[in-house]
Amino acid sequence: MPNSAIIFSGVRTRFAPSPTGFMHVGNLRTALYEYLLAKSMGGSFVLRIEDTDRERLVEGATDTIFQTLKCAGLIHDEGPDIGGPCGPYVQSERMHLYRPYAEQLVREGKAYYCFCTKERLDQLRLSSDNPDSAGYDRHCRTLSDDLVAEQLALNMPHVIRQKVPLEGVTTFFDHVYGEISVPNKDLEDQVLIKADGFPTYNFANIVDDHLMGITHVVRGSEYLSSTPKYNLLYQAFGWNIPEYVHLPLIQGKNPDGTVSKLSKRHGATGFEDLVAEGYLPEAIINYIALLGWCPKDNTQEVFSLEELVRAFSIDGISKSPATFDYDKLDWFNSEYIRAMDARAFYEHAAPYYRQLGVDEALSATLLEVLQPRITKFIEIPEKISYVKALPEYDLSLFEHKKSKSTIETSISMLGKLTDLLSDISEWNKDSLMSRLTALAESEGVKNALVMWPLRIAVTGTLVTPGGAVEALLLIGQKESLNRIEIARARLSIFNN
RNA sequence: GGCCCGUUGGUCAAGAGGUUAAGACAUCGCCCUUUCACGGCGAAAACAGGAGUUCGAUUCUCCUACGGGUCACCA
Repeated sequence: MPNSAIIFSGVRTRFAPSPTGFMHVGNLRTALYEYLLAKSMGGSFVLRIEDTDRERLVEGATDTIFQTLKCAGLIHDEGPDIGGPCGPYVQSERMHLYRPYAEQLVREGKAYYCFCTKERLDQLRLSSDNPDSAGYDRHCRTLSDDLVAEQLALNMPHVIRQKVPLEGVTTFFDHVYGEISVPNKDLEDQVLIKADGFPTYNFANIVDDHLMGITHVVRGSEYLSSTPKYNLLYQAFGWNIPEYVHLPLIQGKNPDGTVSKLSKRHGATGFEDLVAEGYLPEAIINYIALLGWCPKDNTQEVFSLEELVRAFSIDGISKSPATFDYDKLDWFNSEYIRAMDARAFYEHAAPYYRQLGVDEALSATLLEVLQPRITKFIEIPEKISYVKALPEYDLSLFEHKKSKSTIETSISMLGKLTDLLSDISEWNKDSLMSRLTALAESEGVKNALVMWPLRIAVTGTLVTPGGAVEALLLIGQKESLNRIEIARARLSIFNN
């Protein structure tokens, strides 16, 4: 018999993903809460890979799990890559452990061998009154010992099933949902060991949680309905039942206004996809932390991971499902961007404008103009594309009600600006600003009447980050004058 | 369909028998202003419905409706 569980002190949580693809934000949030729960109570966070489904294995998926956790800052204390006292931490490497436990249950009459074929089971489902609700009919539950021995001796393919009590009620306590009771007659004799010899998730899960000393099982609420079966298993072994913390689902908003479980059609739902779309890992973590959990002092919204650890408590977790809101994520992302110091912002932003071929010397202006205005860094190229090339634009852009700018005033102002700007020797913010405001003053008009046509002529863009002065700075004197000439030439059709 | 869970503004949510039912995002308006954004101020917007219990229910109980989850040799 394998060793029994090592005795640990303190809280131990585990993140147990299966390597079947990318990291869904729902899974990430589960990992986050497991991390927060453990760390907030000075405990350990364990990573375990559940790869018992050989058919759904995806190459590289385990690396994605490692990278995502690292990138999100959820550092585990034990896991496949760093080891620990309960290794190995990959279920396929613990294969030898599970069957003896299952056989122990068989010997004790709490589980049994089942030789039913896939075909029989399919047939069972089809012939049932209600194909959707048919469970296993417990055909092999009462096979004689002799018959079982005979089948086994013949090497007949088989599984091991849990023998669920036919009567009674199983009750468990969940820290989020409270006490939940289910009649045992509604529980199926689930498979523990599959025909390929691998344990099912249902079985490996409880064996490993026990052996690894997991004190708090945190998982999505979709496991709520199978929890009674797990408890029956713990009881069958005489093991302690862990604390349960089931999490509300994360839903997505459908185009028709309804909601359903968050999936690809709602937009990016993988951590990597969100990062690729321009969301900062810290912002994603901050946002999903608040999806289904609320701090005691709920005046604060922006939390670092350390702050989350300090603020976290189980009773702040809500029962009702939350809808993923990209607008709110956007807001968090901009908050994180605005809070960056100059160096960090530069490091994130520079690659985007360099890729546009914009001169490094313009960084100062660019940074100042961009930081308060972007929600994601990937927006940078489209926001400043006018710097590299004057876009085609409609002359109607020169008309702007709020600035009182019209075609006529534009023609007039641009004429004056040509002279004024050719004349400037120091092409910097202060001198440009003072010369332009001086012009407005001498003309007896508002600054906007000068700035509007200038900005349009120089950028050809209705909305730009920063104003006319910044645009002039970014484009340079020569090209600015060139663009003003282009505008004047085009506007000349309105003369006469 | 059986079983389980849920339901406070468009979204995230606080509130746990007596409150003008917080706050944030989004929306709209105003201010600031060189367009936009930032910032400031403000507006609109909610206890799913019905029975109880109670002097009083958003808060407790039950029912209904709606939403979700689950019923695999997937996790």
